[in-house]
This record gives sequence, C-alpha cells and structure tokens, in this order.
Amino acid sequence: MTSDLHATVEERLRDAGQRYTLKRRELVEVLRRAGRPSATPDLVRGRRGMPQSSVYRNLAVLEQVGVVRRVITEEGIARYELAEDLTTHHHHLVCRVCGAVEDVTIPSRLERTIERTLAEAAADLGFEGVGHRVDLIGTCRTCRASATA
Amino acid sequence: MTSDLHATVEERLRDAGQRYTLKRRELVEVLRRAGRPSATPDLVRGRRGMPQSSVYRNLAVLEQVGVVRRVITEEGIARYELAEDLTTHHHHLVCRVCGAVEDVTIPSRLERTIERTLAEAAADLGFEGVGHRVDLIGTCRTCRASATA
DNA sequence: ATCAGTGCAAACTTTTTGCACCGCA
DNA sequence: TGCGGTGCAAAAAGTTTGCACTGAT
Repeated sequence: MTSDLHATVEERLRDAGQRYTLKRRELVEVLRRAGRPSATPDLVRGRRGMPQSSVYRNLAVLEQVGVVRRVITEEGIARYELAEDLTTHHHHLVCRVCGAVEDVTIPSRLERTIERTLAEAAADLGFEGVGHRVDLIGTCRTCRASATA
Repeated sequence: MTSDLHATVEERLRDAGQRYTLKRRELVEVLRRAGRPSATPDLVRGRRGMPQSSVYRNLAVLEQVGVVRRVITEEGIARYELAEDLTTHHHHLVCRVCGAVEDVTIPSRLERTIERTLAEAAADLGFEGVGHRVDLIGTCRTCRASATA
C-alpha cells in the first residue's frame, strides 16, 4: 500500500503541474511513518540538506494538492499529517502540557451523529459545514509522571 | 448578572493575590460584549493606553485564574473568550477563509455522549481527559458571498 | 533552454520579556 | 512603602519571502 500512497501523491502533484521530488517524497515518507501530526522541527531535525524554507514550502504545496493537512496545536504551532483520504478519519488527543499529539478514532456511529448535529447547527448560523475538528485535551502519561515528581 | 461577573472575576483574582485593575476590567468587559473569541488586535484597536504587552500579560493572568480561555485558530493566532463557567458551554464555528468565529451550542444529550466517548478513548491511550475541543470548520456567509464574485 | 525546485538569509507576525516607572492597598 | 501593575522597546519563536542558483525534462 506504500507504493499506492506515493503513486497517489505523485498523481495529485502532477495534476497541479508540480513534481514529486526526492525531498517531497522524503517528507511524505516521514509523515507516513510518524503516524501522528509532526511539527517542522521534527521534519528538519537530523536531516541534512533539508532547510526550513524547503520544508515549509513543500508542505504548503502538498497541502494545496490535498496530500497533507495542517493542524494548529494549543500552543499555536503548526503540525502536519497526511490528509485523511490517504489514511483514515481520526481525531487528536493533545497534551496540554507538552503538546504531544496522539491519533485516535471513535465509533463511526457516534462520528456520524456528531457530524450531523454540528452541520445542522452550522447551517442555522449561515455556515456551510465542510468539516469538523474534534480534539481531546488532556495530560499525557509522561507529563502526569513528571508532575508527580 | 453583569455585576455578578465582575464580582466573580474580582474574587478569583484576589484569591490569587492579584488586583482587579481598570484595564483588566476593561478587557473582561470587552470580552463579555464580544460574545465570541477576540484576537489581540481587536482588544487594542482604538483603545488608547492599552499596549499589547499589557493585553497579553493581563490575559495571561486572567487565564491562569480561570477567567478567560485562550483559543488557537486555524491560522495559528490566539483568540480569547470568557471561561465557560462564566458563560455557557459552547463550541466554535470557524470560517476557514477569514477566520471568523461564531459561538454555537449543541443539545446537552449529544454533548454528554461526545464527552463520554472521547474520555473513554482518551483513557485507553493513557490520557487523562480533562476537556474536549469540538469546532466546526466551514465558510461563513460573507466569504461565500465574496467567493461568488 | 526552460521552469519548477532549492538554499540561504533576511523579513514579517505574533507573542514574550527586561527594565524602569507608577500607583494602589 | 512595598509589591503588583504598566509602558516602552527589544527579543524570541515560528513562518514566509526575495533572490540567485540548481536540476530535471
């Protein structure tokens, strides 16, 4: 399924008149392996020949062609993950102390209920509901442990 | 009920060894009138004798004593609103184009269902669920109108 | 040869902080 | 009169951009 992913990415880029360069492939690969939204330092760290500007620019391109999604955390910094149609619909558990993010899925029955109700509320207010963001804010294992100390 | 609000704020500040100064009162008043999360420019604009540093510092204090809540938007900038126990539990509809935010409430029955399920999922992952963030992302009336042009 | 992509450094935006001064309990 | 609050200006942190160079078709 990995080659499927890259094939899809390549296609989306080509459709937008863009190339699937080595660096872009590397970014996609890192995001796939991460399995959770990654911050830019994570994408640059230890990777020589990967300046911030390229990371930001390539992520912007990948976002525009629908390959990655940009998520803003509680601290106001950006994290990036593969678009949901390349993975699966999920939500985030965000640690309010260290900002760590875990992926989580919830039962599709409840998912649909949430979606429907929110869309309804949105329509009442003149919004065209195109998506929702359901995050859980808490304290992760690690930060609870160090808080005890 | 307005005096109740200020009395509560004053009490919370006093309990933390802080004063309810005129500027803090002004900030609380503006947030109450806004009825939606406000960005710092909104809190400074047109208000002389209200430098950014004071706004940020006072908002930080008010957040620490549980009077205001800081919300990060899709664009990564902070917005501030009165804490939920001073208003009512609600969610946000965020315009993905202009970043406008509307408040919205959903039926308490569904609210409880969401809360319970998310807490459960969080516990499985070693998080201590202390809250959730349910936002709806869409396009507001104004931006839909200008998109048509 | 052309045009997208890259790398460096500088600019920009939002938020935080150092420091001297002000003012209320 | 002491300590919290204020204001200015500078610094951080994260992100974006200008520009010259590289590389693939």
